[in-house]
Amino acid sequence: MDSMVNPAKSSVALDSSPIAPCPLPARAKSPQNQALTILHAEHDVVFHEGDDISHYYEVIDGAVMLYKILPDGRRQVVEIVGPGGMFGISCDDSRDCTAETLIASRLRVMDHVNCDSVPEAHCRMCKQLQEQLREMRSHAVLLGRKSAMERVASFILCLVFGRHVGSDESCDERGHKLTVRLPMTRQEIADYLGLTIETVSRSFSELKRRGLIDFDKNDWVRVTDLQGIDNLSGTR
Amino acid sequence: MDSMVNPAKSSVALDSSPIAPCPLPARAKSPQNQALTILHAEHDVVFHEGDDISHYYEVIDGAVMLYKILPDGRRQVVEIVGPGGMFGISCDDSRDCTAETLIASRLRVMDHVNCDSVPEAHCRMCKQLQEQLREMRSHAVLLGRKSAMERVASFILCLVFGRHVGSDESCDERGHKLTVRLPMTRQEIADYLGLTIETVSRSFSELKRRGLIDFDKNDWVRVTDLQGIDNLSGTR
DNA sequence: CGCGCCCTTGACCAGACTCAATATTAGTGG
DNA sequence: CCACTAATATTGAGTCTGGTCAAGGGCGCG
Repeated sequence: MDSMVNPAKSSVALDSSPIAPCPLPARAKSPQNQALTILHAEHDVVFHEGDDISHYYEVIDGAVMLYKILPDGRRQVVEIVGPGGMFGISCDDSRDCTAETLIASRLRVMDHVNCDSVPEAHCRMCKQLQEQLREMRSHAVLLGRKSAMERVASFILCLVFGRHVGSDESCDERGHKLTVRLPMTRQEIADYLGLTIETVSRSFSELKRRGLIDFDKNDWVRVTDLQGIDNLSGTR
Repeated sequence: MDSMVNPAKSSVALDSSPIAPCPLPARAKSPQNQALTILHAEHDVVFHEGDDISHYYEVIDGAVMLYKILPDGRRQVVEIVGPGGMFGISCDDSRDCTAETLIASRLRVMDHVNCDSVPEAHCRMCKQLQEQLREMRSHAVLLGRKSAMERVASFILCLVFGRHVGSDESCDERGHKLTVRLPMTRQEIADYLGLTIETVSRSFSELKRRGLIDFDKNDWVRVTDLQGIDNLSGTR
C-alpha cells in the first residue's frame, strides 16, 4: 500500500574511508570500496510489502523481521534475520513482505545488479537463500504440526543456539547462551509462532512454573534446564 | 536414517545416447547434450531426510513433495514441486527433508559441482530458490494464521492457478483450469495444510454443500464458483 | 463377489482463542 | 527520586475450532 521508504527515524552513512565494504571482499571492489550503510531505529520499517524492489540488505548488527499481513489484519512474521543474514533478495518487481527492525540495526545496502557481475556476491547470496529455505522448512513444521508449548520451547532453543538475535547474551557452558535476550515483544513472538499473545504468555509462565526458565525484566530469559526445554520442543 | 536411494521402483533413462550429465542445455553442453533422466513411480522416495547430498533435481513432468517428519510421526509436507521446479538444492552435507513423488514423475538429475562452473545453471537455480522462498512465506501465513476452511480454499486456488500439479486439467475461461486434478491423497493434503484428514474432508464436503465445488471420483475437482472460493481464502 | 484402502460422517473432547480484568514495566515530568 | 500515565504482559473464565476416536460408505482390484 504505502511506498514510502526510510522515514525520518533512519539515517544513512558511508562505510568508506579506509574501509572496504564491497558486498564481498576481494574481487568485488569494482568502482571503489564503498558500501552504503544505513542505520534504522527500533521498529523502523525498511520496506513495505508491495514496494518496488531496488536493493537487498545484509544485517551488520541488530535484527530484522519480515512479515506479511492479511487483509483483515492478521499478521505472520515469516522470518527473523540476525547479523550476517541477508534479506530483500528478489527478482520480482515488488516486495512480497514487509521488513521491520526488531531493535536498532545497522544494515549494508546492496544492489541486485552487482550480483550478476560479481560472482562472489552471487554465490554468497545463493548460500543465504538455501539456508533461509532450510530454516523456513523447519518453521513450517513448527507452524503446521507443533503444539503451543512445543512452539515456544523450540523458539527458546533457537535463541539459545544463536539463530536470529545478536546482542550481548552471556554464554555459559560449552558455547550455549544460557541467558538470552528476547528481542521481541510478546506480540511479535506470537505472530512469529502463529499463536496469540495470551497463549505465548501462558506458555512462558508455565515454563517458569516448572522451573525450566526464569525471567529478568520480561525480555531476558535465563534457561535453567536446557534439556527440559529440548524435551518439550517436539523435536526429539 | 536410511541412505538408500532409488529403490526398485525407479528406473534410469538417458536423454541422449552418449550420456554426459550436464545440468543445463545450451551452453552447458560441454561433452554433449546429455542430461541424466530418471523415472520414479508414484509415491516413490527420491531421497530421505538425512541422506548424503549428491545431486539436485528438476521435475520434467509429474510432481514431487518434500516433507519432514517429527520423531513421534507427525508429518509436515513443506513443499510441492511441479514441472519446471527444482528441488534438492543444498550446500549442506545431508538432506533436511524427504522427497517423494506424488505421481509418476520424470526427473532430470543434476550435479551441484556443475553449478559453480556453469553460470546459467547457477543463475537459474538462484531464481528457483527465490521463487520457493516466496511461496514458503505465503505458506507460512497459511499455516500460522488461516482457518481450516481458508487453508483448503487457498489450496484449491493454488491448483486452479496452476502452481504445483501438472497433469491434464481442462482449462476453461481465461486460462484458469476450472477442473483440476488433486494429485494427492487426503492425508497428503492434510499434511501439507497442517490439518487432519478429517478436517480436510469436512471442509471439502462443506464447499460442495455450499455449491462452490463439485467432485468427480474424489480426485477431480470442478470449481463452480471461483469467486466464492476466493472469498473464503482469507486473502481478500 | 469380497477384500482392502481411502474417504466421509458423527459424537465427543481438548487446546487454543476471545474477551475482560489486573499486574507489571517503561517512559515522562515534576 | 518519586508520582503518574501509557504500554505491555499476565491471568482468568468461557467459547469454539479443529483434533480424536469410532463407525460406516464407496471404489478398485483380484
